[in-house]
Amino acid sequence: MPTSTPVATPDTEPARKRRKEARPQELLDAALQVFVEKGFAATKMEDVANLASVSKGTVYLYFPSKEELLKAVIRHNLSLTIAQGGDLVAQFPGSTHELLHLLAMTWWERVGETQASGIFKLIITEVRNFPEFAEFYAAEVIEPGRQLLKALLQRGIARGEFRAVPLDDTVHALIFPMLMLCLHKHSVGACSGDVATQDPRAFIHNHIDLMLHGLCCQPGQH
Amino acid sequence: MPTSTPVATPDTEPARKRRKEARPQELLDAALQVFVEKGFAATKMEDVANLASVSKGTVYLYFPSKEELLKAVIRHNLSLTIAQGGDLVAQFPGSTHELLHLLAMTWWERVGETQASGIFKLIITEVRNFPEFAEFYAAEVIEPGRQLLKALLQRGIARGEFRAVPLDDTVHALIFPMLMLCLHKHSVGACSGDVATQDPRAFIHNHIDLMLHGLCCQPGQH
Amino acid sequence: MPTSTPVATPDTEPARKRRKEARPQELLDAALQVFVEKGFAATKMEDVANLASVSKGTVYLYFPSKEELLKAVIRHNLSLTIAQGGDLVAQFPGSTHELLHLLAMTWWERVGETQASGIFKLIITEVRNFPEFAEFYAAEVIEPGRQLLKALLQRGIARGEFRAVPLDDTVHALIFPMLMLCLHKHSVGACSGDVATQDPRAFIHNHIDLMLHGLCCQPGQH
Amino acid sequence: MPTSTPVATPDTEPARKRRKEARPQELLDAALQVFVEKGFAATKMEDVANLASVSKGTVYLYFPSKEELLKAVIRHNLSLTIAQGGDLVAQFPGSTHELLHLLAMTWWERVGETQASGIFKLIITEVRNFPEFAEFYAAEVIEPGRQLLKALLQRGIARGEFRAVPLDDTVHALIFPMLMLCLHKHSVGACSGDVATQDPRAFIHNHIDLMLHGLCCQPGQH
DNA sequence: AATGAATGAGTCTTCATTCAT
DNA sequence: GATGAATGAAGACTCATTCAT
Repeated sequence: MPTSTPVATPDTEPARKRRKEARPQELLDAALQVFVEKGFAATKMEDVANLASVSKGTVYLYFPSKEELLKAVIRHNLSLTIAQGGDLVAQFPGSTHELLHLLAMTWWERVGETQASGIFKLIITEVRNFPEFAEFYAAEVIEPGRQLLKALLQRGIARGEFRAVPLDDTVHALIFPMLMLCLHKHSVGACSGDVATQDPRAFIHNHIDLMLHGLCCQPGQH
Repeated sequence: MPTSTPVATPDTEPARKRRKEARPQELLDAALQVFVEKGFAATKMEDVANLASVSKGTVYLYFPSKEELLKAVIRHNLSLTIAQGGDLVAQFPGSTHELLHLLAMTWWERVGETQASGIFKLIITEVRNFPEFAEFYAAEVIEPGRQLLKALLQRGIARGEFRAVPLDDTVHALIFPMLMLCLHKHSVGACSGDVATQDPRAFIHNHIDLMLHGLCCQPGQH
Repeated sequence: MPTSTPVATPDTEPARKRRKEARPQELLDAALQVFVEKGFAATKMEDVANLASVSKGTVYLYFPSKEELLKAVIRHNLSLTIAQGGDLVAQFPGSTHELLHLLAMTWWERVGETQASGIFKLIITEVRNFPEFAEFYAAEVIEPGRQLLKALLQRGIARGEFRAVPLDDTVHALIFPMLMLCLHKHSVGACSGDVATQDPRAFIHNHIDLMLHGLCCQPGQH
Repeated sequence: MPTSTPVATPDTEPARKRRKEARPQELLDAALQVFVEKGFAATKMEDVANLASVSKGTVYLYFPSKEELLKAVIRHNLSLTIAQGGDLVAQFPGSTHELLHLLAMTWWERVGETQASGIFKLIITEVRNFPEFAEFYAAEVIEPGRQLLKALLQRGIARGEFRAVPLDDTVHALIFPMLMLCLHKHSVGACSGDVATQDPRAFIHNHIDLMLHGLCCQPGQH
């Protein structure tokens, strides 16, 4: 039923088989949701199993332990993110101004608005208990992301669009508010009526705009 | 008060007594540290007890449960934060430009550089398991902080120093990178060699500077 | 039977069929090996299945449970042992001296040197969890074996070859070292470099020799 | 109540404390019994706890895992055995003949007739699952025991009491029947009415006697 | 007030067994 | 008959909490 088979075979492939192939994905999705909602420690394997509509034991057919399940969840969702990151940039024709807006908005759509946004909370919460992750995350996510934005800033500076700002710090100043939006969404934002912002897309647009033009009135500043 | 003062004070009251009065504070400090380091679930009451150099049972003389201990830790540290918030502003004579820099730097010194910076990680991580806090935190910390910065922005706009930017979103764009700095410090930053920034004060200065002047080359500026 | 014979035999019956008939035997062999190696509890049905190159489910087509599999393994291997026991004795022409040596060596070749030697460890280990076997084993193995050796001793005494030693205890003194050799082989001997003896056949020869002539220097002997 | 305190203090030492000191021993005794009875795998920590009249968790206050509990049980009971082994020999004045009888009987009294006799079954059963034990057991028990008996045989040979038999094999021929007696006692012997021997001490006496004098009629053998 | 031995509820994890294919 | 995905009962182990001292 999932992928429609061409024509001839009227769905003869065993349902069991199709299930087996879909299971890891189903389990990872369920796990992401429960992990993000409750945190690693408070997540019971049975919770994940139930959400994926399988029994406790079945989870262990695909992931050897709760820890490995978490790792898989993070790896799975991060790999996507990274891949998507590189896609967009590189051959953008227009102004760096436009590129920055586009990049931010795309990131928000593909990460911030999906369940993947919960990963950051997980990372914040669990890195210290999974030291191997610190390394992994630093190498696979932080560093590539940083390089991406540095390249973008350098492009702007080279083209005379941007001031010669300190690269690393500016990269963080750019990305941090967007990460906080994700964190807020899965913590305070999920509980109290408090919303960090009425309209995240508008927030991001404004953030990028501020980063580009600043608060000060243009003429005769300072 | 902890280290015994030389002679003057008629320090006849038994060390035990002084100890007893200091206990709750000592326990809260120890708990903050362990909670921040390991997360709520991974924190053993014994860890806290050991760090405070008391026995497991003693913790229960002061806090009825692990949950209450966490609540006390958060409440205790939040009160500090709140108190510190209001102090500085209101009657600042100089430019809003200067005020913003001063405010940011002061906050960093009093929060970011102290153990209190760990409280944000705790909140992010645990609000969903202690929903009562969401409300409390929103009302006691987020809202006052937001008002403070909004007032500051309005001051700048009124004085013709700032553009008429959207207030709420700009407030968040201002504060979020600084919160992320705190979170980073207690998560990724505590594990991998990765540092968000070489020099947090410089980062903050740069961040505020960016918020004020933006990335774009503005003819005649600077 | 497993490897297909060339041409002659009208081997039209499907390989499947031949397989099917060999299965129980193959499974019992695999099970004996794994049970002896790991013990009953540590043996996974999957291990047995894998060793017999079938799937987990297949084992259950032949044996209804792990317990029944163990019972079958013991029963199967015991029957062999018993049958082999009676064969040799009865009409031996020579001296009881020679007969004892011959009997011991034959037993070692047919039991000690084969997989059957592992059955003793299984019995020792598991009888208390399968009490029904105690009876079975006592009646079918211990008692016949005991009778055999008692008859042998009586033959020796009657012929004036042996002293009038206590029959039962001597029977045990004769057989116990050989059983220990089997047990050792499948326990300590299988792990550490420790070997009970460099040369089991020489050990047995020496053991029988000791049983016949003793340690003491007997003037005029040998 | 256990050790009577001298005079003055009328049992003021806290019962709790005394308990703590007695616990490991109590637990080891309980564990030995249950392990021997059911085997390692079939033993539940709760069984051990119940037999020692404590809760599940208490066992873990003293032994970090079931495996370590087994190791401790074996180590504890073996150390005694070894120590006792060395005690007896060395300065025996009489004939090697007498010494051998005495040694065998003492061993039987101190090991064979106590719960410690169950250890051998445990070892046989579990060495392959605890490879580290093979080494330990070989070094701490097998080797010292072997040396002890070799020394005894050499003494007999040197004094002209014994024939020049092969040492290693003879050592095993001496000890194996006694080990089998222990194994039998805790396996078949504990289930069926079957007894290896009516009177173990008589069996051992006979065994040693056979080892010394053999089956053959003294004069004009072969 | 302080201690730390003891408890036992709660989870992860394993694996014998089942059954749809 | 054969398969192997799925199940869920069972047991090791942890740790918040209690309470006798």
